[in-house]
Parts: sequence; structure tokens; C-alpha cells
Amino acid sequence: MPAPGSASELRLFFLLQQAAHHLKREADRVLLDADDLTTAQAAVLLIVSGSRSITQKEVARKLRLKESAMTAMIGRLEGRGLLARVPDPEDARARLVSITPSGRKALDRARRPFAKINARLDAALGRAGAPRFARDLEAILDAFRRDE
Amino acid sequence: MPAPGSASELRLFFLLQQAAHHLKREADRVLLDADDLTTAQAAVLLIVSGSRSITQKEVARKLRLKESAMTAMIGRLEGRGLLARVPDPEDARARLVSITPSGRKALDRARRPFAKINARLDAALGRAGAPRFARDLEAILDAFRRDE
DNA sequence: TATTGTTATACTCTATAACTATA
DNA sequence: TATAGTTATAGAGTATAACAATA
Repeated sequence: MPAPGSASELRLFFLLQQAAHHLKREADRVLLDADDLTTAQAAVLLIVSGSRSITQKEVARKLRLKESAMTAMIGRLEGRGLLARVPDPEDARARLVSITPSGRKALDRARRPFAKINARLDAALGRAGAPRFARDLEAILDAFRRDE
Repeated sequence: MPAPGSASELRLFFLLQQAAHHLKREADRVLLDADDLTTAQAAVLLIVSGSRSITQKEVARKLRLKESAMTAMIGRLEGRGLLARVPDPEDARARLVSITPSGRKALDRARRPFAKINARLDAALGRAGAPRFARDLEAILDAFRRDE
């Protein structure tokens, strides 16, 4: 039988999936209402906006996603004029991604509603809770991430 | 500027999404290897196995998912012979879902690898960490779930 | 007539695997 | 031979609208 307080007794795996899923659902709803962006799209814009230009592979690495996911995602954002892709002059295989002025505007519009989500997270976790919770999440990431 | 230790400074939202995603990816890998089931499929089988029969709507409610997601998921599991659907004799709108013998076998095969995932979670969080982490997740669920 | 359980459709996001072109 | 990117296919989820059956 499971030890008292153990992950299996607490159904911790499913609880974590549900909490992440509900938080994402609500954050997506708020961002889509305010700015027609999903949180996944905002994350990509945020990464790209942090460099003058960056390869798709590098974006994928920073978000810990697969390159095929990036091809599709960046293609959608390019189609909406929020990102631009140009061939890398130094490597003909690669494409350099950069944020467009309208992408930067969309990202700016997302900041305020996203800050509200973060404020609600802080409130839910309490003053001391957030850093401790963050450490728990880091521990899980360390324990379960493969390769890097 | 964000308060020190606040969610926004910690990028807590994305950290939670990444931790949940990586944990799910690894758990899916382990379960697929051992049993050709995803964690989402195992969750549905687990819910259905807990009642002699249950409507799709009720499964959706317990997993906090939309009914259209359940139609698709249960359809896939029925197609593989792990679940069966029959018309509800008491309500012609509804279909009653039950687990088949081969569904029950698949679920049993999933227990051991899934227990290992839980053990790794326990190890990552430490002895005292798991219950505390679970309370944090519950607080997030409460703060962000709409309706119910 | 209003509500309910399910389904249909169209979309997002992610994964794996096979492929092209370049290094 | 390895690497950057793309494409194809599939799973899992959402939203919305249609449907038949029930209340």
C-alpha cells in the first residue's frame, strides 16, 4: 500500500496535470480576450523579442519543445505578421527569426493581463508560498527532464 | 517592477507548464513502453473501472474535461477494445461506458510503471514536500477553475 | 419550450518519424 | 555523417453548433 502522504496516495501526478491545465486554460482565455494570443504564442514572442534574431532550433531549445512544434508555431505567427523569418547568411540550413513591430505591440498588450494571472497565482500560493512552489517545480523538472 | 519572489519574477506560470509537460512526457514514454497506454488514457480507464458503468458526461466531469474531448477519447479506447459503450436504458440520450476485461488487464499492467513515476515524484519533492506541494496545487485549482 | 448527453467540425499545441538540404 | 528545418500523421485538448431525447 502507498506510504501516507506519498505521491501515489495523493494522486499527485494527475493533480499537477490538472492544475497546469486549468491555469493554462484560464490564462489562454484571458489573453485571447485581451489580445488574441495564446500563452504558448506569447512565450515564443517573448523569447524571440529577447534577441535581435535567433534560429528556430534555439527557440525550441529555450522552450524545451521539439523543432517540429516550432516550425508549426512560428509558421502560424509569421502568417499573422508577428514574426519574420529570413535565411541565415552564415548557414543556409537555418532561418533567423525576429519579431516584427506588430509582434512587439501584441506582446506589449499581453503584459497587463498576464501580470494579473501572475498576481492571482501569488494570491493563491500566499506570500511565502511562491518561491517554495517554484523550487518544487524546479526539482520536478530536474528529476524528469531527459537530455536537455 | 515585480515584488521579489513574486510569481512574475519567478516566471512561475511557464515553470509550472514546463514541469507538468515534462513529467507528462516522461510518464507517457514509460507507460507507452510498458503498456501502449498514455497517461490520459490510463486516467480514463481508471475512472471507468471505478464504477460498473458511467456516462461519458460523468467521466468528463471527474476529469474536469469537456464532453467533446471525452467523445473522442472514449471512441479511441472503444476502438481498441478497452472500453465498451451501450445505450443507457434509463435515458436514451446517454451512453453507458464500462471497462472490458482487456481494458482491465491494460490498466493492471500500467500500475507498476506508474507507481515508479510516483516514487520518482516523491523522491524529487522529499518526504515533507509532497503533501505541501499537493496543497499548493489544490490552491491553484481552486483559484483558477471556472464553474465546476 | 428549455435543458441535457452526445456528436460534428474546425482549430491549437504537441509528439514522433521520415525526409531534404547543408555542413 | 551530423545537423537545421520541414512535412506527415497522430493524440489530446478547446470552442461552437447541431442533434435527438428528456423534463
